[in-house]
Amino acid sequence: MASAETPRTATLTDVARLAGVSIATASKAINGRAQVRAETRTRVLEAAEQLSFAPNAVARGLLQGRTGTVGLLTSDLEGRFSIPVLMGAEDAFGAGQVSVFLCDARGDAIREQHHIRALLSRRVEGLIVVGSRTDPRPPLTGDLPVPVVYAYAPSENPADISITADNVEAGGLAIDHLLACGRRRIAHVTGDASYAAAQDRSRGAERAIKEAGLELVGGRTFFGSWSEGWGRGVASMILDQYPDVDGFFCGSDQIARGVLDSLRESGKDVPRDISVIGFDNWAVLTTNTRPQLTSVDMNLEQVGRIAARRLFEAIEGRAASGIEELPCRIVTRESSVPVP
Amino acid sequence: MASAETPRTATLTDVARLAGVSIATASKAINGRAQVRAETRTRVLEAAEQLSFAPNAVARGLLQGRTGTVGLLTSDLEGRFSIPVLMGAEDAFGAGQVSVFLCDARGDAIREQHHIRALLSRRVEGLIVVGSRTDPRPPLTGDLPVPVVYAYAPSENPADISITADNVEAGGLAIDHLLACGRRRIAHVTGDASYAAAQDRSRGAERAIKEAGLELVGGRTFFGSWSEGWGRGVASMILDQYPDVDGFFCGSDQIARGVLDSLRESGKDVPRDISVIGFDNWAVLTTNTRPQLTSVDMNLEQVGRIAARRLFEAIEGRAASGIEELPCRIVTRESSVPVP
DNA sequence: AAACCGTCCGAAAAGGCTTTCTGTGACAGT
DNA sequence: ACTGTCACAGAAAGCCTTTTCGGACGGTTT
Repeated sequence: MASAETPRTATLTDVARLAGVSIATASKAINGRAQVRAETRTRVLEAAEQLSFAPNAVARGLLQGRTGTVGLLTSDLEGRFSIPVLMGAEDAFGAGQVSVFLCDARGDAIREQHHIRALLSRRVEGLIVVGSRTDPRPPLTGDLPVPVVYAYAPSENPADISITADNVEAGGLAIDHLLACGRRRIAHVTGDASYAAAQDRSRGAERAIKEAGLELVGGRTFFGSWSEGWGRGVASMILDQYPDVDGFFCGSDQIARGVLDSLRESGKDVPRDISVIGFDNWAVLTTNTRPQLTSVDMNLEQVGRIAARRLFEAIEGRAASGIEELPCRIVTRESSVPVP
Repeated sequence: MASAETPRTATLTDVARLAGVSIATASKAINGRAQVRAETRTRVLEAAEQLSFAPNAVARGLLQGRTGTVGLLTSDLEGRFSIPVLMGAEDAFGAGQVSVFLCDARGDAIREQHHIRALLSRRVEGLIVVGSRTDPRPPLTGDLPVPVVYAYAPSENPADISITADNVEAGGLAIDHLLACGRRRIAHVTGDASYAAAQDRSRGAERAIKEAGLELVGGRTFFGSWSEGWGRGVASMILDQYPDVDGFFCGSDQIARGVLDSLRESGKDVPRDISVIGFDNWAVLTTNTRPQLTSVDMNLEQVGRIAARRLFEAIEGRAASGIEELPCRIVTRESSVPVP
């Protein structure tokens, strides 16, 4: 404890003194400004190295009015959708000189307000708001002095910048994939009808099947809950009522897992008799089912990265507003391999 | 675009001018200092409100030398272990006036170094390093000017502050639970033997079973991989070789799910014939198995919260170093209900 | 009337850095 | 010898806030 006096972090003044120059020169030397003789520059850099000098970003931020920080506001950290988005954003920022303040509002508007106030007082240069559902959310209140980008959950205000996954198109992709596998009697089983994600995917599926001159088994989408149990139950019911079903498009991997279990127990062979495709491409589910599960991936990291990029552009004044819907992709596994 | 001139965020000077006082008085009024007349104070506060003034935390930080920020360094954001820890920490900080910089090093030491440098230049007051495995990790290099707390993955240096879950004790808890369910022929099936978590839990399990005057089925722990497939395979093997097995302690919920599937297919009744307990208490797995899965919960959010608290203490100079192992708890579900 | 007190307010410094502007000395050109 | 140019270094202002210290002012006490 009683070691030397506090090793206070070195300041530019210390470096300048050690190098025998003024702080102005030291600053210029360190930041690669032109008006410094090479010999002087190396002397300064050596001094900085010796003192393990790290420029005080706080002071610099104060001076330049640019802090190089942004706020990442999530409503549920545990949500498996917000994490990849957050990763993508962190990734995009991490490369540059931007640091990210993480705030979890826990789905509470008061808390969110509190965090925003704190972030603004820290002079973040922008905000990314990450939601956990694709349902549009109310925009942040009060006109903020910094740009805001909404990721995954778009803003209700179409004038805001929002980045999300194209669930309608994804529904079509899934159906097209099953059609490509030679399936004609396809059922669509999904989760809670109150979710925009469920509605959008259903809409896309309906459109795609109609374009193929077919219709969904049962003539409709089976809405239920996002659980394995629902998948099991509805699958056995459908198998019972429509024995000629040969394809399942499931609104989530959890549902798909339930469907797969049910099919196995009914003696159906996937993918020989029936093809199954899930949604979310959640590794713990897709790679542990028998057979492994084909699934739609929403490219959420990409959503995060694009959101970060759009935020940059907005900070620099090149703002393009509106909802941007990014394409999803299908990750093919055994559950939908075409069997001759 | 061509709206009014930039609505530059108001500064204290603006507030003071609007209220007709000096900036010193304005500052005192806003911060609740004593030497301001009540009438003056309200005048200032009204001005601040009108301009929606938010004190510049950057300037304040520069002046006071305390930024009110900490760095949260994680090695894998997607890891399901680091997220809850991170949540707990964010939670503990969020309550106060501390903001959190999130950095993901992607398991790369160079990147980690880069982030640390950036964080230090932003003058964070402390760091929490969150790992994704319980194996001790090399401590951060270079003696940092701020305190560091390691969460989940402890530091190799016992002089550092580390918070993690007590996996040895947890192994004992799991065995004790199965014993309490009346089981005597218990098998321990776990993941990769190179993981400290696997070794620790195994050690605790061996000790507990020995204290009960029994031994594990097969006389040893079955190490393998953290997958359902391994669980399925090893379970059927054990059932074959040791038909009297009546309890499974699984090193992860994934393994447990495989074990459960295998037992069902072998016609065994869980929990009547055999009790099963998993590890991690991962909702997607525990609540979707048939029957639902009893599991050990590592209280990771608590780990995060304690880590945050310890960091605070260290920042304030009250540092208690060493590895702190927090207790786990058992969450009982149907898979281990004692059946008379 | 002088000394004193309490209350309230403002001037100014400080914190670390960047940037602009000014200054200095060396050198070439006239 | 004088002016102009160039390369380099330093002084100082400014960013926004907090805090200390002193000043102004009205009123009370000796």
